[in-house]
Amino acid sequence: MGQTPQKPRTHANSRKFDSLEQEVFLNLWRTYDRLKAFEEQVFGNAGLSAQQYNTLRLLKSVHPESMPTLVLGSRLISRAPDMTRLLDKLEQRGLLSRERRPENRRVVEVTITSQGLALLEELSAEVRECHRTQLGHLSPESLRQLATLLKEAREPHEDETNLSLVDE
Amino acid sequence: MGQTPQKPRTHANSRKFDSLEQEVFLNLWRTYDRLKAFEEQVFGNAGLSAQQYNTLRLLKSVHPESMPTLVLGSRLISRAPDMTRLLDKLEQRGLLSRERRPENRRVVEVTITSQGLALLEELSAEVRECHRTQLGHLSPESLRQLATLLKEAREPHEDETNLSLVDE
DNA sequence: AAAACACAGTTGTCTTGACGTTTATTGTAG
DNA sequence: CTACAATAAACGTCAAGACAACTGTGTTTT
Repeated sequence: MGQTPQKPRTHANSRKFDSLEQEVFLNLWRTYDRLKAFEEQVFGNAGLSAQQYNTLRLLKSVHPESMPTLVLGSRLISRAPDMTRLLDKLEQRGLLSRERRPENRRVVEVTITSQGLALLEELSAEVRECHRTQLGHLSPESLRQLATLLKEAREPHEDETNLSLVDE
Repeated sequence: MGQTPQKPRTHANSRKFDSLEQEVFLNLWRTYDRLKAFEEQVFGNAGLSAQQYNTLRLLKSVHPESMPTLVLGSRLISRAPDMTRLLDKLEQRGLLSRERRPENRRVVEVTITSQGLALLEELSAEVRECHRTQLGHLSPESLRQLATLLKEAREPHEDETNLSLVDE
């Protein structure tokens, strides 16, 4: 494999990274890891994972309509190969309900319950505060720029069926 | 259980996000998740996790010196509360060696072996290619900007003992 | 209508991550 | 010197994530 001639690596351009792309990815990973910790604390108090919270958030966005399990899974922020068991737990707590569609019994429709909505409502202030703690120190301009760059970064790898984070 | 009337969602201003900060965080999460998939494929072929790879990468950076287990854990990109078992697996494969420091037998010093170095060497082209696939479509200017913004985003939450991603 | 195929979820299993609790070792106070 | 506290690592346990195989349901083919 031919090594594309990189810019001569000056010493200022630290020896820690093999490439600029690697530096960006590791920064992405690190930043995600740091910021995630705040969310985990908020959701942990309510006995939810971030993934569970976002499931509820998504269901709320279509309420009072329902959503098939697979669609739900594909629209989540992070991949979720384990929708069934995630939904099991939320259903056991009465936060959502599942029902097989009569005319096509393969499909399980998921709906958020009033208890689920109430939990989201209960958490909303704390969640907002959490996001402010995470990123409130950046200016709105920086935030918009960051959001834009992040979208551009993943754009070629985005599955076109997922539109949950696309601007309208 | 009466349906509590929700705020009338103006369709024009269809708010998917509760705040700009939330939008940025969800974009960060999503982008990380998408890009991570590429790394996982590369490392999966070699039977490594991303965390294991970065452990080896860090050990290489201090080679031929060694590093205590706790220091190693604190310098990893992502938090690693389970260093012992992670190192167990790498040691079993002969990629690193551990030895208790004689004058303080509580401390376990970890050193990368020649086999570990060889594995990194073997993977290096593939890893570089992986990062290019992830982010190669962005201009160097965008990449630098992104790296800078990511650093700013986590800066207030960075534990000052960890300097592994700080520019020199 | 039976067989073959595609689809939507579900279940099994293994690996990681998270988090608290021990064990071994060293340092320090009485 | 013994008792006590600290430190570094290891271990137990349980919940999540990753993958693969399986079940039940609907559609298409012949």
